[in-house]
Amino acid sequence: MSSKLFVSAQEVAERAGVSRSAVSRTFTPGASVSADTRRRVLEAAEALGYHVNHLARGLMRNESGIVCLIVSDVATPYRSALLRELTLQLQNAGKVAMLINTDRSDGSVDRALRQAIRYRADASVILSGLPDKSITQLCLRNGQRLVLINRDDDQPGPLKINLDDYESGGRIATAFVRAGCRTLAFANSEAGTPSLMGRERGFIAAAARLGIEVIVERYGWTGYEAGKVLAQRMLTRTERPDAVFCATDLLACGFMDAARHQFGISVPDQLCIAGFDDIEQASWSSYDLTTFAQPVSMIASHAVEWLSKAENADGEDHSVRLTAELIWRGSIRGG
Amino acid sequence: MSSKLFVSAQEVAERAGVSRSAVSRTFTPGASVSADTRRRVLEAAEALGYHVNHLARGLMRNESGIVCLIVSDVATPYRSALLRELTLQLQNAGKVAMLINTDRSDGSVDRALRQAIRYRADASVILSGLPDKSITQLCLRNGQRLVLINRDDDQPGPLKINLDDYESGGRIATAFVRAGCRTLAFANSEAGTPSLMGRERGFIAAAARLGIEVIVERYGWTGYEAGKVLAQRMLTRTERPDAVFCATDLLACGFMDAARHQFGISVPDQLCIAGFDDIEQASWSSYDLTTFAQPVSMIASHAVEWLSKAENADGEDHSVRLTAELIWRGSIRGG
DNA sequence: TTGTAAGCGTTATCAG
DNA sequence: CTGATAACGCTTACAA
Repeated sequence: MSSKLFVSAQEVAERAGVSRSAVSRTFTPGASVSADTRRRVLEAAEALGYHVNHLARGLMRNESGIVCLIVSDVATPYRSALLRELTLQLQNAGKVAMLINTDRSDGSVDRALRQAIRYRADASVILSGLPDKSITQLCLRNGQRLVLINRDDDQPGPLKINLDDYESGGRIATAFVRAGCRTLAFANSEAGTPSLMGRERGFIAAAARLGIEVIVERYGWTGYEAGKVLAQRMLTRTERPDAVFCATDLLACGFMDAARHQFGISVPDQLCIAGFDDIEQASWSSYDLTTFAQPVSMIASHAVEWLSKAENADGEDHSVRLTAELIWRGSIRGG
Repeated sequence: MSSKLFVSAQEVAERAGVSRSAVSRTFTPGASVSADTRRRVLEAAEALGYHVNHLARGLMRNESGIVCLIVSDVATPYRSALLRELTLQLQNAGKVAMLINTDRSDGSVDRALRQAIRYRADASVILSGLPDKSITQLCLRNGQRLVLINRDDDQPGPLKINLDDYESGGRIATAFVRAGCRTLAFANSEAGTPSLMGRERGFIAAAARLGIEVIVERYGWTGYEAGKVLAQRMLTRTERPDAVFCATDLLACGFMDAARHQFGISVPDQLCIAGFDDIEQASWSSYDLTTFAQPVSMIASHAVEWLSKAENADGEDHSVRLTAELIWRGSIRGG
């Protein structure tokens, strides 16, 4: 491995018979180099297999081109879809994504942000958890941009991208009632994140306005298995719900499977179900789930665009609110 | 953003009343610093919010700590599961993952590797596509390690991790026959990757040994929708198969959904189905799919362990062959 | 347009 | 154990 190290601008310069600055300029967009030197440099670089060292460049420019994505549950359909969109759009913007997985162990978001600082990331995008205030301040103070996706936080400085979770909850409640449902339920996990709780509160509030009290149950981690358990709990009640809004599609899939296969309930005839996220499986014909689509592509583009802006007026509050689109499928009667 | 830049070792040194080398040593595991200086340095660092600049460190040490993960179809269940495992294990090994998405546009694996070189990544792990020979050589020549997962390649140098796809195909063929199936089919995509083709060939060969000719169909991209189309094609044949091995679980889910919902076929009574990957959905009760589990965790640990080794004997051929575990579920009769 | 030289924040070497 | 000093590979005034 020691053998031959990476090719440096120096070597390229020598082979091309120019100064090292000429080489540097050749690879700096918008620098002044004569067509002739440029050609010779590129030739030499190609021959030698030279590639600009972004570590060194970042050191000088004080801008690494790195953006940290801080994520947990990467293997989850919604998260991986967002991740896909973010990496793609970052790359198109000439940046590169550093992925930090915060699964297991607590306080790991803080650790992740420390890592981001060490690599002098230009920015960090937080998809999971919430960092400590002090470390957030540290990032901002060092000129690192911060984007929070679907995490509620009152600190000024970071860009906050959120959905209209509360309103969505309301829309689905009215949809249920319009479909003739009378006993509404909300199935949630115990995660208690602002997005999940927003959906819950919006749903309950809208139902209340229609004079209906909602059965609420919360259990475990926000996944398929929890959905099954929630179904077992809710469908064995004496007053069985005829409509359930699950806080996420994964919960909804689990709920629906349990309802059908363990209770022999027919969806949507006996039970209407809705979810949130519009993960790929929601469109699979076994589920055909009515759900809210998170505008992943818009989320990503808002984030990337903001990160690419030259200046961000300090102290201002940056916050974007996007609306989730209701996707009508067959899990609610009479759609 | 210009305001106050990042804190440097210099500033920490001044505040602690020591030399900058002392600071450096404090943050270098296994360097000799007195307990007293160490304490003073750490105090100053904490107060100032100092974090070692890994860009600069990488420059000096000629070792960035960065490992590039080159992936397409990140949002796919199997890929995201592998990604999750890789990032987690890399982090445990003190490395950090740089994610490069090679969706859309061809030759993008080469571009990704160039990016890896620019950031002086210590290694690249390739999960999708196959790089050009010349660029592979460039990486290796520069001391960058390379890991190829499930891609067949004869170039010496990279670590190659593969599964026993061919044998798995054989195992499932015998399982089908043992379950009483007589008309076997193989549903594949048009991707034509070595893994997919290996499963196909192994399945066909084993069936041939049992005196059975396999119906083979290939269509589209390796996903759910292709599975549906394949089902439409195969289940409208005059001689309808009573067992189908799908090259991946996504294909299998699509196939099964089409079989049940469009053709009213009962699985496994009228049709046995098997898949490959053991994605999470395979265990969902709507599918309950018999499949082969990719040992993602072992794949990741092999990769990370090899990357962490100090020396790799040059020129030797490094290749690991893992076996996929057959997970028996309800989509094959009499399991 | 070009080259020279200074400096980015580290770590490694080498006296003390 | 500690502190100077020299790299590392690059960019960027500044001068030519």
